[in-house]
Amino acid sequence: MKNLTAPRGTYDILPDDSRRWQALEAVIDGVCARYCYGEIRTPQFESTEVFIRTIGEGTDIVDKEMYTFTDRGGRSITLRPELTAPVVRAVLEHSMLQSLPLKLYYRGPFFRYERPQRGRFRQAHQVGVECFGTAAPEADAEVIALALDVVAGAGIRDRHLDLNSIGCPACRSVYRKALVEYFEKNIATLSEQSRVRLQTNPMRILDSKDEADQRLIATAPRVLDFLCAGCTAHFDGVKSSLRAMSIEFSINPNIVRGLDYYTRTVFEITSPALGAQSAVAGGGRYDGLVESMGGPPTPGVGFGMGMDRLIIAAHAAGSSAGDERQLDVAFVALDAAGLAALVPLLYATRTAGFRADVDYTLRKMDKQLKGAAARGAPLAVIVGSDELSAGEATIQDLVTRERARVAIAKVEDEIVRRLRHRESA
RNA sequence: GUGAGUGUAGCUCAUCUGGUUAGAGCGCCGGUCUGUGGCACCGGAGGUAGGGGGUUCAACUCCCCUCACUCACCCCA
Repeated sequence: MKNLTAPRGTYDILPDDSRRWQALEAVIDGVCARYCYGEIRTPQFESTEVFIRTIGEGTDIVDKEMYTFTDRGGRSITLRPELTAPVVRAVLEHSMLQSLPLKLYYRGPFFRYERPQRGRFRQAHQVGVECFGTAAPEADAEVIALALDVVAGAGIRDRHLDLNSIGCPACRSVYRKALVEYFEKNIATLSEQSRVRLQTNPMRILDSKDEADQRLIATAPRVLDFLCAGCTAHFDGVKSSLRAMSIEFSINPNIVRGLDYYTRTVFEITSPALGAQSAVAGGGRYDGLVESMGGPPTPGVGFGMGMDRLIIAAHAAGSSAGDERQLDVAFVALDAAGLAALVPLLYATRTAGFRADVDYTLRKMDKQLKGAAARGAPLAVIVGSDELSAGEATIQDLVTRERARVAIAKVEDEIVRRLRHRESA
C-alpha cells in the first residue's frame, strides 16, 4: 500500500505554524472588532446555484474551478470557491438587511480546482469583510483602511495599494464599447489569448502580461475618462477619505476584478514577497450583487484577503508573530513517585491560568531541564526522592539558576507569586 | 488547463562522467555527569534514493509512466 499524503494543493498546518495562524486570527478579530464588524460563519458547501448566480457563468471560477458533486439526495452541491456569495445568501435568508448598514466579516477555507503554485492552493483560507446598505464613499475607504490594518498587523510593511473605479453599469457599457472598438481596430497586434478575452470579457485584456498587449493597453481608452458624474463624485469621495486617513495609494486604471458583480471602486493590495501571486487582497464595491440574488437593491463594499498569502508574506518579512514562549512552568519528576506527587501541583498551576507541563518519560534531569529551557520556561519545579522524603519540592529559576526548597503545600503559592511577579516586571 | 524545473534520513544537502555495505551537518535518543540546563566529547536510531516499470553484468545516476512540489502562463486570495 502506498503512503497516504495530503491531496494535491492542500497542506497540513503543524503546531509551529499554527501558532502563527492563531496570531494572525487574533489580529483579524481585533481589527474587525475595532471597526465594529461582526463575524459570520457560513457552511463550507452550498447549493451550486449560489455561485453560478453571483459569480457568473463565463468566469474561470464557475466554469472550471469548482468542486461540485451530487449528494445522496440528488442535490448539486459545491465546496465554496469564495465567501461573498454565501454571506449574501445567509444575509438574505435571515433578513439581516432590516437594519442598515450591516457590517460583517468572515474567515475560513475555500476551495478551487486550480494548478497549485506558491500562494495558490486548492484549499486556501480567506478573510474578508462586507459592508451592506450604504453607497457612501467613506464606507469604501473604511473597508480599505481595515484591510491595510490587518496587513500591517500581520507584520507586513512592504505592500502597495492600487485603486481604480470601473463605474456603474451605465457608464461601463459606454466604456466597454469604446474599448472593444479600440482593440478590434488593433486586433492584428493583439495576443491570441487577448483575442479570446475580447469575446468573453474585454476588460480583462487590461491586465494582460503580454508585451505587445501592454503597448496597446498604454494608449487604450481609460475607464476613468468615461465615468458618469455620479461615479466620478463617488471616486473623488473615496480618494479624499483615504487622504484624510493618510493612506497612500496609486491609481491604476488597469486593475479589473475578475468577478462579475463589481461596480465603481475596485482595489488590490499586493506584496512583492509573493512572486507571481502577488495579490494579498482584492475587493471593491458591488452595488448590484444583493439584487442579483433576489434581495432588495442594496449597495455593498468589501474585500477578500488570502490568509495563506498573508502568512507567507509575513514569514518572508521576518515577522516573529506566534514565536512567544510556550511554557511558564516545567515540572520535573525524577521517578514514578515524584511524578505522582506532581499531579495535583500541575493541575493547580494550570487552573491558575499558567502553562505547565511535565515530561512523562522521566528522562534524566539534565535532559528535562534542557527541554524546559528550550521551550522558554522561566521556572522549573523538581521532585525526586530527596524532596519527597522531606515533603518538599525544589523550585528553580531557569534564568538566574537560583534554587530553593519549598514545602509541597506551599509550592503552588510560590509558583503563582513568582510568575505574577515576572508578568508585572 | 499550458510550458519548464526539481524530488536522496525529521530538516538542509553531498554521492564526480552508471561501478563494492548511499554520506555529512542540524535535529532526535543515549552516555561521559545513579539528581541540575542552553557548552564539549563519544555512541545510537532513522533511507525499499517520491512510487511503478524498463535498459544494463551493474541504476540515486539513463529511458518511460505516475505522484508531489517549485517557477512562469492562465487565473486569482
